[in-house]
Amino acid sequence: MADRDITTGFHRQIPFNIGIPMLEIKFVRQNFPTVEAALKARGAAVDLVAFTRADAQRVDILSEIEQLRHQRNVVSEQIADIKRQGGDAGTMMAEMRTVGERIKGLEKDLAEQEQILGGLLLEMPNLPHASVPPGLSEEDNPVLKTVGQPPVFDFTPKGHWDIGEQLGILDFTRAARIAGARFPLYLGAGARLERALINFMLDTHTGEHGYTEVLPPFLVNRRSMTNTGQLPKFADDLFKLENWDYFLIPTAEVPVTNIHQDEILTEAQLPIYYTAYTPCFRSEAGSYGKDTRGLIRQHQFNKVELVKFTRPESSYEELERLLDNAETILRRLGLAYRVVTLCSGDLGFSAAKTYDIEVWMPAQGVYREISSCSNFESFQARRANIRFKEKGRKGTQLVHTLNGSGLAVGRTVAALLENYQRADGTVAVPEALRPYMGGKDTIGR
RNA sequence: GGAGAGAUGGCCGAGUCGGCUGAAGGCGCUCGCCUGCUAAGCGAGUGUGGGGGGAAACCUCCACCGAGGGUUCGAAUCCCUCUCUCUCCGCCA
Repeated sequence: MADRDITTGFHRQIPFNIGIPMLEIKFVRQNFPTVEAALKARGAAVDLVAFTRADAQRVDILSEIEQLRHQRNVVSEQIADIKRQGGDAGTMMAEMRTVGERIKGLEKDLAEQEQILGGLLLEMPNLPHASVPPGLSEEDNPVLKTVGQPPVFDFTPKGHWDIGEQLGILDFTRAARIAGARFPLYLGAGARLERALINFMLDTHTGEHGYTEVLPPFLVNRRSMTNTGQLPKFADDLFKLENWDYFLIPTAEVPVTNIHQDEILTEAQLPIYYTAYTPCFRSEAGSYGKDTRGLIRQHQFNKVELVKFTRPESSYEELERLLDNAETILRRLGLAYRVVTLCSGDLGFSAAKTYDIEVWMPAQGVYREISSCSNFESFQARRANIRFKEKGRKGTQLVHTLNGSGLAVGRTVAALLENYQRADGTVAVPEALRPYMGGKDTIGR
């Protein structure tokens, strides 16, 4: 396979520079009060004093370096002239030698300040959009709308884990033997159902919603994880390969958003819509004892993701549309759901605004998250360096990135099993899915 | 795994013994001209980031020729390390 350094046991450490997030520095410097207030609203502790100090020092050092470099450039030119005419430039060369050393020293100082700044900036969460409701936790997320009627049963509805195991289409015991807790094993009609849903979702998004299907790598490097915001702060939530600087993707958002890393798009290309099916891998660190049964919280699950790259002015409009694209799947499957707006305190690190779609789960009698649709505005684009150029306008602008699950497939299976269960233990297949299930209208024994 | 070749601007492609090369030339693109349409033709312009000046057009400085480091007064050009790409052989889904 790949190169391997036996001495360190280290496979291909992929070097990368996240670069000096200049835009980020400028943005924070210029919007200091806003940033300060927004971070407080989020409950994020960021050392803005250290930021200001490092920023000021950086600017000082940089201007001195540039001055010296200019001097060196000019004098070097003169030396060239003198030498061409056969003269002696010994003194000038000696002089420039010390200038060169001084520059080298300053460059070291500069790198130090930039390291400090970079570290702080990478740990700074996105600022919530003005429309985000204030709040501290999940409890404070307002319900935006409720769609569909939860089904009424004339028997006590069972949990999807019981239904699935009784039908022989889910087997958590064997999955645990193969891998461990929180891994799924689908069998027969269960495996078929999972695949049917993936195809149904992809077909709907590509055929009706204008998305381009992509199938990205399931392992990504550190830079990609950093760009979308999983790193550096949330390394504990990720699975990382031993001896390789690769991570298993926790969502297709990571590889798909990074498709255009370091690119300058043209305005004509925007908006770009991608949809991707991928498995997702999450360590679920710190969730011991939560959702231990069933498909709700797994180390590995499938998801169909929606990702958009848009112009800044239209990103919120696009968010509404993306949300509707995800909702469409639930409506077609005839599942009851509601949409909540995440409050400032519950917002993810990279998001400026997020809607969660929650599907009705009869066994527990609660709505459970099945999709999360977010606008990241320019946050990820800044880190990933994704810009676009507008005709007749100088320079470049950052795109806005958005994404949402459309939907989490494992949770959709769970919802279908519970919502369409019958007293005899069989499960009805919703109309929309039948073509993908070989015409089957029932999952039975 | 073995052997070799390469990485330059939106693309193709040149860079001499290290010195006005941010980078020839071509293509593309933009604006203007011309032609009763189209094609062709002519002229000008056309990288990114950052700093300074200016109302603006624009001017000016610094950096960037895969990445990082080194040599030097001076590096796209020399040296080292890494990454990636391509070709051939082997192996493999």
